[in-house]
Amino acid sequence: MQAVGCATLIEMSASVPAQKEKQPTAIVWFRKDLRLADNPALCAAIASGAAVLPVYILDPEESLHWPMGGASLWWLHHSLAQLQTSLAERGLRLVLRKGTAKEVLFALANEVNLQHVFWNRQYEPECIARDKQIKTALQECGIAAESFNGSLLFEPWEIRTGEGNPYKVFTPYSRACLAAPPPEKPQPDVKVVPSPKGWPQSLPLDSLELLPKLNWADRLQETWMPGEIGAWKHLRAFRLKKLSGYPEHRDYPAEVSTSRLSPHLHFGEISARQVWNELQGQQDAAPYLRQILWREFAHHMLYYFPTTPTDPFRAEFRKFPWKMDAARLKAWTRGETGYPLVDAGMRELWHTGWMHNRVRMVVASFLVKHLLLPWQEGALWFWDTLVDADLANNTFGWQWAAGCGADAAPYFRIFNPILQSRKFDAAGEYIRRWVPELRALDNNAIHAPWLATVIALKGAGVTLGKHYPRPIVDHATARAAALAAFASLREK
DNA sequence: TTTTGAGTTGTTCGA
DNA sequence: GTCGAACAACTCAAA
Repeated sequence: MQAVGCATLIEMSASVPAQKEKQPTAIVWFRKDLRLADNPALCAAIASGAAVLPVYILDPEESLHWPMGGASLWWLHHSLAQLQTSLAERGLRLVLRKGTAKEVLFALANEVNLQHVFWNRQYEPECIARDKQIKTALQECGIAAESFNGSLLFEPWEIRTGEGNPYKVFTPYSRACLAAPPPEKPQPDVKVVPSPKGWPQSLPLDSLELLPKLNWADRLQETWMPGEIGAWKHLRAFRLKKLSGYPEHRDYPAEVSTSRLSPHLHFGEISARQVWNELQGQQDAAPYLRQILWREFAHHMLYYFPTTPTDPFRAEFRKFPWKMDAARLKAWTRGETGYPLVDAGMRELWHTGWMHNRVRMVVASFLVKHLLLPWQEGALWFWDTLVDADLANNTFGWQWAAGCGADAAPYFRIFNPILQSRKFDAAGEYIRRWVPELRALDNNAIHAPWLATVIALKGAGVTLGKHYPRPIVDHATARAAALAAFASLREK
């Protein structure tokens, strides 16, 4: 690795006498905040009076343990393209670079008269460590480095129990949020930004190679519109059409009744503050805003318990008798478990990079409790395939499903995939959409085709084991085994 | 320090 | 078909 730091910088500066006369410049280091409105780092850069240099760095070391999955990379490509367009409308460019963030920032410091670097914080443990190091290194070189809260309503350390400890239970956490001074109002879109006279070199977006080599992303393209504009379209449509019916409709995966803002929030194309501000005070907004607080809580947990992406929050779960089985895991990932609702969910995920929340719970419960596969395997698959893959949310969700997290599901809460299917997809609409080989089965048979009569199956053109798999586990047997496995934790 | 009430999302069984 | 209880015990948060 090339050594960079003050010595190099000073040396370079000395060899470039013109450096001092160059225009003072402030870098806005874009990360998970790919928007122009309500972007505190950008606002700070403008307020600094220096020329504003927007930079995005594709940093292979940003998350060595959690490199972005294919779906996230696809999203990132399009979100960056959108950001480039929005910046161009304001006479700005987005300088794209590849490399470790520290090296890139110091390289830029040699190309411009760098006075400030501004960014919005991330809360993944690896990012925190990296950013801290960079901040110190920059400051040692006399470059002002400042970070801001761009993605949360409340910083993880702002919400504490009466004792000053982090919360471990959601309900008191959410109460504390609602009792705290309300989040600041979002800042308006920026229209006029002082731009540099000259621009440092930028890599072309395509050269970052974020798009998949094989063209599997058509379905993503049809489903999503990455970027700030798409985010606001979703939010406005949700507010106008879905918000008031949200509590009654949110559990039905065939409907478009949830906000689908998760990937936009993850990439910071819209901020939680903006969502909060837009919906607060609306009729019946509370149940949805509560979901935003779950996101806050997941970040709170990740911040205070940084090993939870890989280790169970409840230590006793280290000895849980998981049964690793590659064939079963593969069946689950491909949506070939023989349980139509589970398979529909897994296929929705594969095709669109997203899965309805209700179904996420069902497939997660199925992986962990019916198949007894380690929750980390499920988390990894989600990480690779979700466009909203987010370390805090993903970790929290899987620990919850596995029962090893804070405030987790009790051990006996084992979703019955057939019952959930009958309850939340009674008309089989969701299943027919994603498991078309079962399309012709009637509304009763479609939830559990192995229980259908021979005649019904024949009439629908379905041969089990040929067109659609038989269930890979029997529900009652698997449930009993899961209860026994959980009981074994208590015995020792 | 001790006590108390509560804790996202469910299922099954028996009356 | 509907309804309530049982399914564990523990930890958390606050009084």
